[in-house]
Amino acid sequence: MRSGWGGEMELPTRYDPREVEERLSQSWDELWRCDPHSKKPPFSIVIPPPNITGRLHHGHALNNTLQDILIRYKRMDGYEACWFPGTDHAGIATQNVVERQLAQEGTDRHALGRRAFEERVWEWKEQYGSAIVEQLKRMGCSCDWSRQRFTLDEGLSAAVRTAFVRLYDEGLIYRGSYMINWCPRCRTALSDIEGEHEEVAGHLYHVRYPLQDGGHLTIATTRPETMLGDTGVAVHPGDKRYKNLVGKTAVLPILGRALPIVGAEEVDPSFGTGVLKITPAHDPVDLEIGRRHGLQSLNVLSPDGTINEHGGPFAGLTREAAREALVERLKEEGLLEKVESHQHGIGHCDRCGVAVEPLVSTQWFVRMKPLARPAMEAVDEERVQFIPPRWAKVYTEWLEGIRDWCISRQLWWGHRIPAWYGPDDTVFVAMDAEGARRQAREHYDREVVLRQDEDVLDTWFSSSLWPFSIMGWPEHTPDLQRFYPTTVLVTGFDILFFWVARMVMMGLHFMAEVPFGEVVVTPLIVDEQGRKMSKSKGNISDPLEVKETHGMDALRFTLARSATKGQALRLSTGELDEARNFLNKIWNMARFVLTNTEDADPAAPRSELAWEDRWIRSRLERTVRKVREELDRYNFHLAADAVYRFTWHELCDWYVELAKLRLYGEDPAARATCQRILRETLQELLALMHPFMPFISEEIWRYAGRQRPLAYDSFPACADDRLEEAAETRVELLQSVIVEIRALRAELRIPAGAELELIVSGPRREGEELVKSFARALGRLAKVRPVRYEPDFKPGRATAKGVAGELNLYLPVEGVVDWDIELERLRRELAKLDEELADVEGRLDNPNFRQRAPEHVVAKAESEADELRDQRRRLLRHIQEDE
RNA sequence: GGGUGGUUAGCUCAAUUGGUAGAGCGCAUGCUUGACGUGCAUGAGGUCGCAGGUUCGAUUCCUGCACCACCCA
Repeated sequence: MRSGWGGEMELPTRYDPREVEERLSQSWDELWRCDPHSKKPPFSIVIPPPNITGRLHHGHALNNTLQDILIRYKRMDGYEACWFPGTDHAGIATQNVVERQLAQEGTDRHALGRRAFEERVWEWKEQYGSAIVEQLKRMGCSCDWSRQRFTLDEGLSAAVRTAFVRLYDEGLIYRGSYMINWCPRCRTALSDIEGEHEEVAGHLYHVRYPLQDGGHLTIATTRPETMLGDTGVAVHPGDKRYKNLVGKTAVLPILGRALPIVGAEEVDPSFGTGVLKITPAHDPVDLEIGRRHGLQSLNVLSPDGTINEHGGPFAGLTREAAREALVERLKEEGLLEKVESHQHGIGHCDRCGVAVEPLVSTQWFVRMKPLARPAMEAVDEERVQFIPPRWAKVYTEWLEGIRDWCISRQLWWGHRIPAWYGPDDTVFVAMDAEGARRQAREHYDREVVLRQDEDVLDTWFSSSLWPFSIMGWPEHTPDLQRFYPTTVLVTGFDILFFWVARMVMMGLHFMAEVPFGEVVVTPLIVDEQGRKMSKSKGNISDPLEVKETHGMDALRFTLARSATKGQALRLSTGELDEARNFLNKIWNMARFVLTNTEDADPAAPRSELAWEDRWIRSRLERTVRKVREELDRYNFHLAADAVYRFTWHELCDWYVELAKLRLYGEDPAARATCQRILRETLQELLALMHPFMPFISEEIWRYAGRQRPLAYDSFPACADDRLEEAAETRVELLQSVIVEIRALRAELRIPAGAELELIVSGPRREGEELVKSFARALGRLAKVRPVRYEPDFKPGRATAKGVAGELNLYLPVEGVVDWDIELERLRRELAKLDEELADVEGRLDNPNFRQRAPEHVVAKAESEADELRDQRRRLLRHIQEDE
């Protein structure tokens, strides 16, 4: 084998991504290992850990495609580019999945016991939990899989315990009784951002509360069942209607509890009747009012959402049944005045969709204010930058109003809270039981039995440590030293609060450094009707289906090309088809280049570069610059588009067509030159497109006989000497001549195959050069031959006339043409020119424009006008000659 | 109620510093052009949501309004 270029392999005429992607992705897993001791500059990304119960959806596909583009780009560009992968244990979601399984087997976790249940979940995780990782690999994600982590790994669990203990010791974690969101289905507390607010059509019940001194008050409520926990009544202190009642006492219907009437600013006199029942245990506003007035807080709900012993006759009923029964009872007693329809917002559990109940409960919290301040400063000072920057505002506003974070969950699957209680409920927080025992011994001065807190931590607590826990923190590892802080985070705005903000806080707190310098916020993928994809709507489309029909490269390219800075990204089959066609185009272009350069001899004598060679090199250079520039700014869509346009509309449409002249010609030296340029251009283009479309580019690379993976090759560098304005101008003129002739032929219905003579007039330099350099090209691409320059050519009537740049084009046509059609075409063109000219001249005639517009703008307008006038003059002459 | 994003060709979407709008699909017409019909060539198609304002000039900046989507309360 000589150069190895081309080899003996035959390429099929159509690109079949399925086999290629399957084969290549399987061989890639080991390739991306990084070295923290490398001399290369570091570039690092941590993956937003997908949830082990998840299956790949388009959101993952988008955000991992973008990460992979960046990682591959930087790796090729000489960085030690490390992409840290892993998954998250998804406390509630995973527990739910396994509990559903148990239910099917007719058992539940309580029957199993905690230890056995945990084992069961681990089994499930081993069996199904890596599905999403496999899918990421099939997508071509070039993560360093040797560094893959899981939030419940030993190492990360140690990180979680360490963080908890430190925050506790610093007074930033506390245990207390506060309002939380309770999911009665998941039977656990949630944080305040885990409820999805939804407008629900409900009712406003007007209920009479008798007064101790006689008479009654009417109170409107949307949740009558919470009455059972009422411990007071409030009115606005300025409300004339009720002012005199403050200090008096109302009586709770049915239960007969005495309810002090208090004044509170929070009451909205215009809502309902202007009287608010106070249920401190089940409403945050009520809790606040209740605390101020020393009202009792009475929780009436059991963990499963049924009414507890405080509910008197309603104890044991579900909250829905209790509402019905209670309303019925009120009706019977004549205390229900009326029921109105009413829209109100209700929180629903993120994970299961059930309406959450606000209630007071003893939980663990993180004190957020002190952590939030530095996190806001980091963004203000641009140590963390959002792309697009508007997200900084959303982030900052959330942090400004931040509330403490409820981190305990009443689940069995997760990081068990490292807190132990003594016989008198004294808390000992330690890394392990032994540590807690030591503390207890000291505290009690004797040996006591400790019990560990039953609860686990919010999964997001472990996720907030991800950027450094994944690198081995709290150990001082080489990875941390080298790769922290990470360069950029790519994620969706839906987890800005859940995850991004918390990572910044924890990163600053534990590492004294932001976890990432930039946050690329991706749009949300919506369906073809523009609706958010959700499980309940059932409108989720599957990237793996797309993989089957169009291939992963096509999906990746489509996503990259659509990743603009809006909030939504609509994925349409049309765009996927376009991408698939593009892949096929690339494939065939490569096929053409490879088969036509098989016999290339690197040692063969070569002729000088032709203008088109210089042109394509110059265009490639511009494309390389564009791609680099746009990728550096995270403008993925502009980078992808540049690759597309160059490949299809410059290389394929023009260069390859022009190349055929020399490839099929008689001059071996010219042929060798052309082969060299084709090869070089293809190679460089493959490298340029590789981050976007790793599979097809790598596959062609292999066909080209290259052994070392393209992924390890260099990303195209900028080379000033390749930029040649002169070559670009010349080829552009050639293009416009060809386009004009083709248009003439099409309009005049000259048979495509008919060869015509072309006479060119106009400026001598351009005219002669065109004929000298491109006569053969014109013959091939415009079917004109011979071509001659004749400055004083006087066309006869039977001549098609066209204009390209400063040149006049004449095609003598005998007989076949209907000259009325031609005349009409010329007139249409004239009218178009007149319009454009009127526009420019209008501007130029305005003295204000000449005075105030910048010089270069005026100059540009003037030269435009000149050119238009020139074209118009020539066109007019053509028309006159025809008439 | 507060905020963010969107409204551009029949459809899906572009256009960084205000200079007069582009692509793909679709449509129409013609092509066995020695890589590709998932292709090639040619063409038609836009009051840049509405109303004001700033400017010599506004799709681009400002104000208001309408409609759609999302976030927060």
